[in-house]
Amino acid sequence: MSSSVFDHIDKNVNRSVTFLSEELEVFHSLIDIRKFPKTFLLQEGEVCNFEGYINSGCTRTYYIDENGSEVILQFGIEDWWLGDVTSFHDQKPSCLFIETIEDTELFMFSPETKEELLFKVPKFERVFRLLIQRNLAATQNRLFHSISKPAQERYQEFIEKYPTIPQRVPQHYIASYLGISPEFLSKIRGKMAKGGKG
Amino acid sequence: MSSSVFDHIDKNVNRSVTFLSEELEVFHSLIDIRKFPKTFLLQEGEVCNFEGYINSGCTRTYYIDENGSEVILQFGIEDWWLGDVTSFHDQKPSCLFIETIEDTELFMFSPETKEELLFKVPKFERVFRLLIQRNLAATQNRLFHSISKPAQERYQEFIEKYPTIPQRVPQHYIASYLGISPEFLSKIRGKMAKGGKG
DNA sequence: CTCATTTCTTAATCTAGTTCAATGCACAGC
DNA sequence: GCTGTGCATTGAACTAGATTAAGAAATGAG
Repeated sequence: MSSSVFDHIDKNVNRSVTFLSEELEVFHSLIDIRKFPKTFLLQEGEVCNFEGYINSGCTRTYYIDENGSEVILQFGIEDWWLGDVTSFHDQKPSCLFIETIEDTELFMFSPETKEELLFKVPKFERVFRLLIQRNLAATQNRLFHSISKPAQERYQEFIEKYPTIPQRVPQHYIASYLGISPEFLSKIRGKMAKGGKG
Repeated sequence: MSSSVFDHIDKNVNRSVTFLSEELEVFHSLIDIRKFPKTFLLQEGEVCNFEGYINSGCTRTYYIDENGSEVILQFGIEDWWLGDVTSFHDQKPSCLFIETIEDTELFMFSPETKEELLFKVPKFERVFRLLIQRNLAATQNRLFHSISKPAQERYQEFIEKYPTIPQRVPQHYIASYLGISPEFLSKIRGKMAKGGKG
């Protein structure tokens, strides 16, 4: 069992389904490894032609609302999956931007290589279904919280859940993710720092 | 091609994948048709042991937050799918309530019958994946809007998108769905009625 | 080092939305 | 026919959070 570039992604997919080593070999053979500097991986209007696993780096996914301001949908860090599921599968133009915030290494699938993978190793159907399912559960959760909880609680939950992200992205990105103004987030932080977290 | 109770659900699943009539027969044979009066289909703490297609009727799915107030996650009407995907698949206790608001007829699958369906007609993998995908897209959309749009716009979009629901459920359910207080929704409606919709 | 750009903070003013309380309304039970 | 109960409306007082504008602090390029 020597270590390989695929160790992390193997562990990731093995969480839900157990694969034979020859199945993993097919998997590896179809992966397109690519490194990106700070750049756009997807822009509004383009069709998303990849689903990718973040092996290292950091990304943000956002869209621009009718007032022209950015709304951040999600961050991506190591061991997360990335892409616009809908655009990818329906091959329709996306309304999202996906941008790398750091140098980022991705393990990418195109619609074709994904199809090939599912054909050759149908067990991956389950992996991808579970990915979407977890994504759905997380999104629902965030929706409930954004409807029913005040900004300070949402911020506290955010830093508990993703403790590494605040050190890696500008604070106003987090404000956007939480759906509040950067000024207000700053106030919340000030209050928390003074009040000993309360 | 005589008409059957399954006409609507057949059309629903045929949207994304085309099935042979013998495949649909397997599908039909595994469906559990059940009628419910006003009742709970799922309560917090229970494991969700069904995924169901609403053939007729109306439901609401909600959870109760730490202040003890209900937050409505979604409504269900004819031709929609229902269930707690996460609880169903992981067989873990749900934190949701699912309640019928009207007499409701469901076409239900248990984990076992769903498994059997997927085994006998693997094409249904795709159907269910697309269902989750659409659910995810809708939830994401709602999240963006709830973050970036004022309540009045959200309400207007709601009645455009689901014109039949306001006639079927009490108004304060809609307020809860939109994440606002019932009083404020009432004010919005008052304003819209006066201002000729603006 | 210096200048420019972006990020963060602080404070004043303003607004969308909440909470509380009172009132009206409809429909069910008897 | 009343009478209770849940639902919608309305208004007054309040608050979370937005907006604007300014200054401080950090980052980065030449």
